[in-house]
Amino acid sequence: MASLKSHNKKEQDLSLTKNQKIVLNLLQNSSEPLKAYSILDSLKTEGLKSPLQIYRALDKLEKLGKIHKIESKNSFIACSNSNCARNTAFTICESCGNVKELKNNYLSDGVNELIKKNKMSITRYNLEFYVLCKNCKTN
Amino acid sequence: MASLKSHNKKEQDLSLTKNQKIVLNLLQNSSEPLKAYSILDSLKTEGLKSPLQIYRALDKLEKLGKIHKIESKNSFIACSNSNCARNTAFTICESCGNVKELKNNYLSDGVNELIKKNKMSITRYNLEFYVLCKNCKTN
DNA sequence: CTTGAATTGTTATATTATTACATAATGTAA
DNA sequence: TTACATTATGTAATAATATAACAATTCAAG
Ligand SMILES: [Zn+2]
Ligand SMILES: [Zn+2]
Ligand SMILES: [Zn+2]
Ligand SMILES: [Zn+2]
Repeated sequence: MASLKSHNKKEQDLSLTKNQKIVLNLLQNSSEPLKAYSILDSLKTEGLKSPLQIYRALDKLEKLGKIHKIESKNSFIACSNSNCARNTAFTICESCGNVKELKNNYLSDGVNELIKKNKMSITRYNLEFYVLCKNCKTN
Repeated sequence: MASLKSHNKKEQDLSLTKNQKIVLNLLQNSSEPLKAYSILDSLKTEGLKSPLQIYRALDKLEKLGKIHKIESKNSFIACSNSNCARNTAFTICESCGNVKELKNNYLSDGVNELIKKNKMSITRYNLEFYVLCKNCKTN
């Protein structure tokens, strides 16, 4: 009989543990990046009560590419692409902190060219573009 | 008489305060990014003995564009360009952590194109390219 | 000189993240 | 199945990173 290992997106989600699912779910329903201790606060009711439970889930989810860490904000955001392959690009509003992940397929051609021209042999990249979002522009 | 404000590089350096000069000097002579508390340790002998003295100097130097923070490493590195105008790009070795700042004039054309294509109106950018450095490749 | 902005020194505290160790659940192969 | 390795959990303690608050000082602009 074939292996029971998961192969598609759905099954991969199912293979997440309880804690990982809870954390991922929270991030997917958040409109903004969340900090580890704010996640902890939100999930006290779900039985998660120590920082380590959060950090462990975050680590795993990040390795799976389901979430990304916004380093300059010590915050985490659910991946909004189907697959980033560890290559990420974000816009970050300098005024309100609003973060959006860029569609990597829009970028990849340009980035590849950039890499070629600079003769780099890279394993992955993370691009952070700082902006003034629409809201902050008008105000 | 004209303002006594500093206008060229040299005078700008001279306008740094004692603490700022000490911290900048340490970073400029370091072959790798340094963490705030490691800077503090190194500078105990110079009379800097509280974290705030370090963080304040780092903040100021960063605003002046003389150093940059590598967010994913909570570390600071002296700027190796003459002027980044807050636009930065680095290669970071995934194995040993070695960090190098890219010459931004090599990049800017490509980046500008990238930004145009994605119809972004940005205020600045920070690009992190992860690599395996020469040392780590051969070992 | 006087004013206001920037810098400093110091102590305390907040925020973010990991170590250490014991236990339980899960997957794999003989 | 048993045995073994791998992965995940729970919990407490602690490390590492960064900021708040407040008083005192320096220094240039007017
Ligand atoms: Zn993504
Ligand atoms: Zn905004
Ligand atoms: Zn620079
Ligand atoms: Zn290396």
